[in-house]
Amino acid sequence: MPVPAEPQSQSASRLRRTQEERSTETRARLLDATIESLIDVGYAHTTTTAVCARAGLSRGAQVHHFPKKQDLVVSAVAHLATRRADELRGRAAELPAAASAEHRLGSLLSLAREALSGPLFLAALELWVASRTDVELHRALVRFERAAGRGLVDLWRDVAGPLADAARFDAVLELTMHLARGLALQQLLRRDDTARMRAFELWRELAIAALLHPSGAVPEPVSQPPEEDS
Amino acid sequence: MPVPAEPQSQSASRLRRTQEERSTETRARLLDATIESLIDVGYAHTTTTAVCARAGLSRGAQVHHFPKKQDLVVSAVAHLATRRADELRGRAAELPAAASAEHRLGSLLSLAREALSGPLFLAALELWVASRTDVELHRALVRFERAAGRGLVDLWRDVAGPLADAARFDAVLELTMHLARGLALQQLLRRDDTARMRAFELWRELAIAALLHPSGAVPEPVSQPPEEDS
DNA sequence: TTCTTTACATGCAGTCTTGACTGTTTGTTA
DNA sequence: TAACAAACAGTCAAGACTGCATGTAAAGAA
Repeated sequence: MPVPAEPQSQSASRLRRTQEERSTETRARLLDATIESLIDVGYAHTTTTAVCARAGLSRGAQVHHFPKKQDLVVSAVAHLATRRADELRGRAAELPAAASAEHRLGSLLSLAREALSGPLFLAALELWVASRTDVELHRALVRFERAAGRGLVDLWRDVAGPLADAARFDAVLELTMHLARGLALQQLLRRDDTARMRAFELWRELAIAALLHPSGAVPEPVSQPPEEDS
Repeated sequence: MPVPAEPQSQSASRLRRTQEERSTETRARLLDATIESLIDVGYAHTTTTAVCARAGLSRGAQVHHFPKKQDLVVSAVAHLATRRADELRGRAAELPAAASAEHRLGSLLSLAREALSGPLFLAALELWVASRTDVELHRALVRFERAAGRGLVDLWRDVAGPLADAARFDAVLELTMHLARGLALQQLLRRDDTARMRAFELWRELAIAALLHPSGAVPEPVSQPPEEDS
């Protein structure tokens, strides 16, 4: 039998890890490398070979855990959702206990904006665009993005506390998220942030005014006849 | 004399086209096919072979006019900018002469939103994302996108007429464009437009209020101390 | 220990895409 | 009509990426 030596009981067994430990760590390294690759070179240039090299593993390890490239990418979607949620929670925890309602709302708005910027947004953007021509990836993204959206709303309501009872609170938050995505998208072409930050400051003014002084100028809360299709 | 028929003045032969005519038509077909391909299958799956097939031409024709794939794509950027501008001007021309300032502003806001939606936006989005890892493409995009942005602002001011004198007019327009991009981006994951349209209706209310009744609640026009980095 | 399973490594074949090369048709000029 | 240039067509080789198949080490069970 070609079984030369049994190294069953490793004397200097500091390297000894359980299978599950090895497995989870390898998977995490592969998924992190995948996201990193998405950020660095984009979805199109994210090859399994390059991901393995980035993770410091062989292609065999990748094939073992994620037989098809799809498996790797779809799993990376879930991983990415987790990391984005973690980052968001971390930032939310750092929020200072602001004094005025205005200030607190402003911080919350900025929080929503930050949650949709940064490298992790770029990774998600790559996946969104790629999912346009990949139904399986699209399915995975919709599933996790929906959960992430709900998480963001819940977290926001949590931090907002009684402020969340303001009329049109949800609607303003939704607008803020859409706006944040648009701002982040513009980042692709213009790295300079100053103009965008100024624009967002204006939005903070308008949004806070709309939330705290709803008697401003708009009588109807939400519904109205959509007389024009546009 | 050995000059039988001077093709200089083409009498009836419609098949007989000058070199320039053939050339420009072929180039246009290739560029249109490229954009169509960007919309249909995305940048990653846009191969020169597929573009040729789509245009009903051979690979030789493509190679002749655009030796490298980069040449084809970069030229498509300019072509796309032209087509987007044309579409925008067309829609602007259809705008009815609205009675009230509110209504007119609302139409203009919707116009800005529409200008950043639709298939041509998808093509541009594919290029933006791709340009993240392609400096030459990025350069071309920045050049044309800047021109397109200015064109959009000018057109909007044109249509707006005296309304353009309102305080924060430009800032609100800029916010609207950012928001429109964010809305269009969300389209990738959720096809259903109703929620987004409702959100945009709210924005129209807020924006019109901010433009026509600037005494709402915000004292400062633009500048203010950026006490928080966010 | 012995056996089995899981984790990982390496090499290879098939497919796809690009860029280059050669050949043919159409238009222009002399 | 002849000569030339531009437009267009078809083929091919090199490189890259994926998926698979085979081989080895580590961990757990009997």
